[in-house]
Amino acid sequence: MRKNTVIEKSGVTNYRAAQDLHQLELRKGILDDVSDLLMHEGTAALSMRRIAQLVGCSTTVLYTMFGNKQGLIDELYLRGFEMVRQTLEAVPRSGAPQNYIYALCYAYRNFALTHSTYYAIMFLKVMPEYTPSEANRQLGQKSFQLLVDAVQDCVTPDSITEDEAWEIARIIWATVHGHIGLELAGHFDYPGVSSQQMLERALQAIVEQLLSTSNRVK
Amino acid sequence: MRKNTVIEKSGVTNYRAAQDLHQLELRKGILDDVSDLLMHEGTAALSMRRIAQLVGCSTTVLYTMFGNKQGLIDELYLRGFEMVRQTLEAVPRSGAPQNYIYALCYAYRNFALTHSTYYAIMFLKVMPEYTPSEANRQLGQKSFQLLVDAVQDCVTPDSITEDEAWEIARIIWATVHGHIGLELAGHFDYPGVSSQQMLERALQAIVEQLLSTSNRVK
DNA sequence: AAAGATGATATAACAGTGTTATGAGAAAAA
DNA sequence: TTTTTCTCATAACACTGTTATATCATCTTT
Repeated sequence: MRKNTVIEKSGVTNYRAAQDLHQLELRKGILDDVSDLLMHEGTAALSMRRIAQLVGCSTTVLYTMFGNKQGLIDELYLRGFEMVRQTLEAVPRSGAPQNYIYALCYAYRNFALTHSTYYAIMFLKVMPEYTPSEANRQLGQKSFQLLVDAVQDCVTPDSITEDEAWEIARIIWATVHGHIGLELAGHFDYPGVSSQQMLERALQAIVEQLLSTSNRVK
Repeated sequence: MRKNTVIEKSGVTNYRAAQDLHQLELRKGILDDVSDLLMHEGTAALSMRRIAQLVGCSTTVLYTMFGNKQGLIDELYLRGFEMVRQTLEAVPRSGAPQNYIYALCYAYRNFALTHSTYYAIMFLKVMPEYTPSEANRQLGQKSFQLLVDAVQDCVTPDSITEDEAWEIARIIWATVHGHIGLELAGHFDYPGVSSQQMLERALQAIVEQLLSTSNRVK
């Protein structure tokens, strides 16, 4: 951190600000490189020395920029949730509101399967002693706002509070997450019904039961 | 592995067998120690040197006994599933068959929460480059036979094949697993409905929809 | 029984990890 | 200019999994 100087500065071109901006760009560039490394070579490739070599600097720079490895993984954690958010946002909103929920879930599953290394950082504890901060976890949850909205669109307006919608959304999330987890762990690799089909059955059951208006107590 | 000697032996007290038995006991003792270490200090404590020091031998012994660290983790993996099996077996079979399914699931969740380090080895990738062998995964699946039986007991006899029962059991498993995963990751830590209650809602939906006879197409 | 082969095991090394102390060089302030 | 401050590469420390070496006891063979 750059210490504040006693002498006041009021020029139009703020040198410090420009330098800090450059720092931000640099930080973003480094994270892009790390992200590529993660997606192409997996979590095992994410060593501080390897990253330093990749971006062409010493490990010291990384430690001054990110504190420690956890600080760096934290950024990937947030990036992962941001990617989830964008993934969900890209899902077209068409047809019945329930179908939109299904589409969101399938998009989420697709993200998890194609970016499994990211998913592993976010939900599997691939970095043994990394635990995201409470703040970052809450930030991550926001990625599911679209799902919450979709839940609310499924019922008659204002028939449930946002907290209740969040609760249902979390149940749906947990269902998808569970299927993905067992699928990634190889427990769904057997001849017969595909993982996708099993998820469909589960989701239909959950959504039917929790969101069909006939089943809702007013 | 002990090479077979050319000379035949046919004594009553088989020396080799006794020695191998002793080896097996030793192996079991070591695994008991490792298991304790895992439960009391977590996965991070499971280093070969630490284990060697704990049992009072050199690391070489561990490598000749288990091949490598993966071989040792493999044993813990299997132990974990065996613990799951015993946990499910301890659940009293009373009341409606659906309630028995619920009880199995809650017992499973309870196992995951109380033995979270074991659960992490089995389902989270806490050991980055450890992946259980296909054989061990299939062995692990057997721990859920009781759940499959419970599913079959819920429907009219022989109305579903065992494959179909397995499919439904896996869906239930995935649901519970998903809830546990998000709960362990801290995503269910918020004021309001408890994780247990959310799981109850999800399970009721799943079981109602997939197992109620009225919904089943014959 | 003596000599040789075989097996088990402790020590120490190798290559890797996250992290940090050291020191050198550049930039800023005086 | 001199002095202070800051940046950063090098090298070290304490770990990790794994293995080559060497020692020692045991077993086999002569």
